[in-house]
Amino acid sequence: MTNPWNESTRSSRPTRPTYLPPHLRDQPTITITIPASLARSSPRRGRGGGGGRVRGGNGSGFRGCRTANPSRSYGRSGENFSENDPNPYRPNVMRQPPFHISEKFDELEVIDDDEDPSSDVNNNMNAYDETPVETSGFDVPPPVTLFSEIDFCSALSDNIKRCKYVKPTPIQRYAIPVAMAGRDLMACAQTGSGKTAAFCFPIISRILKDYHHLKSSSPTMMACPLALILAPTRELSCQIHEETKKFSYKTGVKVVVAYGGAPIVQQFRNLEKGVDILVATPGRLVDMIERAKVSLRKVKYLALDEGDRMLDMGFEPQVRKIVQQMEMPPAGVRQTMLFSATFPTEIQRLASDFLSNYIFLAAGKVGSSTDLIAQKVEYVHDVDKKIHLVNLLRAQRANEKHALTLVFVETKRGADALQHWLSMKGFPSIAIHGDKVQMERERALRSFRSGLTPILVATDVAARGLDIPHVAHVINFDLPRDISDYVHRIGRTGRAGKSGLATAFFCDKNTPLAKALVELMQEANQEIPPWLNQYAETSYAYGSGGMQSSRFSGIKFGGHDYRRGANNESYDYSKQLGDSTVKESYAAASSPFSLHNSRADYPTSSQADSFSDGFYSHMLDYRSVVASGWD
DNA sequence: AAAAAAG
Repeated sequence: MTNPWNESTRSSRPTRPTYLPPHLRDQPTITITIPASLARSSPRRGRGGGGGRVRGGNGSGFRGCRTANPSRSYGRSGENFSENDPNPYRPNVMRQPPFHISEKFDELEVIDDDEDPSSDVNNNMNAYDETPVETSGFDVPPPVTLFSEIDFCSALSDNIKRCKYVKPTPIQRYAIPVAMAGRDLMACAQTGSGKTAAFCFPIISRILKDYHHLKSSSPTMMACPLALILAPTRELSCQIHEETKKFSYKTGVKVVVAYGGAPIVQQFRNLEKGVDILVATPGRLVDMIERAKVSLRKVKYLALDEGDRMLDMGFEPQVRKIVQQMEMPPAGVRQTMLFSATFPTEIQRLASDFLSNYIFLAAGKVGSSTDLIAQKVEYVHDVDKKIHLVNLLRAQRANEKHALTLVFVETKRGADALQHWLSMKGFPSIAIHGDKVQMERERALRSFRSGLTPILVATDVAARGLDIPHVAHVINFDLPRDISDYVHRIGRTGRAGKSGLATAFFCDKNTPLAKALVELMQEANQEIPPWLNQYAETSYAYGSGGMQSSRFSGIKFGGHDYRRGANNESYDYSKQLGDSTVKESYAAASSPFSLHNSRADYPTSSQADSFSDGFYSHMLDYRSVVASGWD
């Protein structure tokens, strides 16, 4: 079989990882980059080799830590931190990155359908098999088991195979049929479980089927995309762009990205060549619309990645402007899809402004924490954090030589300071935050991905969505105020069936977070240090009148359809359907809410009342919990 | 209270 990806690039294969500046990315060349997570380390088709995203566990070493004595160090053998490091980092020595970022099409091939189902790929993805999925809404299309059950066009199917998507993850199994049916969707699924593909495949497929004859992608001065994908950070929009481009390879569907910090002229040039799917961050998009370079009047599909983030305080006005005041067709005319690992109740309520008769999906037991991530919390005084971190990294270096470690801090200044300290102490590290120029941000990410600097010190700019293979350890040097942020941060590890480790440094000022943290860890079957339980109890009183308890303390942080409330005053289900008779039918036996693949320990919809008392409520459609007296 | 997102 001939493989165009293979042939076309063979001669131009570079010898080292190459950065492709934005202005070159949409050239019809062969040097399009694709995320390393989807590239194979060997150009040969095979069952054993390769470093694809669905490939086998790096985590055997860390898995042991989950049951290890928490007071001990991270060494598999439990040795204590060694002061004399045999392999100190010397900045002047040329270092070889351990991870070759081979992002070339010629390393991808179409795999045959006879792929051994018992290969390591599938075994790891089976970690998701028992994931419970909650659906609510009317006439939910049935889920599929295989990609082949969905009527994608052959070019898209080929791309899916090339990307080694062997079998849909739970969120893909449910969300793709919903999206293909043209329904609005709010989807809540664990980090790293394939949300991007879940909205990308249907968008590409439906553009091909319904709109491609319109030739809307022919060159124009005013770009009129058919689909708009919004993301909260520049790097995430880049990543989505790369993925989407890969999925639409050879389909004729054109994908363009627009984000701040990069020359706008180059992005205009890309737009002028035609665009079907526009991936953007809000600020740059508004700018382009105001300059009349982009019009949203033809948008048929709107996807908000990290949907809860896009609608929280910082972003909501901008996003509302884009969706409601810039010629975008109204809800019900366009199709709207929101995806995230977390959906706080208040945000769900806001989001219903953008949705029409939508279906709510929740895949996975908690907001994120797949059991694949081992979570540890250590009590560390503020002043001791730096030395504690160095000790931790030292122990880790002895065992996990090439493990990537992502360290989250609270502030931009703090990120620079800590990165500097780590470099002084002999740990190759780099920092990323919003005060750096875009080039530096992208350079930092690349350097981290490749393993050249295996420690990345980051603010929340890197908390969401970024898919970085080989991140074995996430350290919350400073814990976030918001439990959702914690969920997203630790979700940078343990992706696509792999396991990972998350360590948090807890100090007194994190008391307001304690309760939510304990509940989250309990749900993920993690060992809770007794002292943390003490803090959790004080944090009840702590936030009793405050924001933390009402908004983030565990019980409301999203994962259930808020429409579920039987007497939900603030949500009129019938109004949304435009049919006053619907409310009766909703109250009647034919409930639009159901639960699939349920396990014994997972609540059914009839147990909705108990949600208000426990952690399961963060899995609730907010339409149900409002009525439970939480306000 | 901080971070992100336009320049």
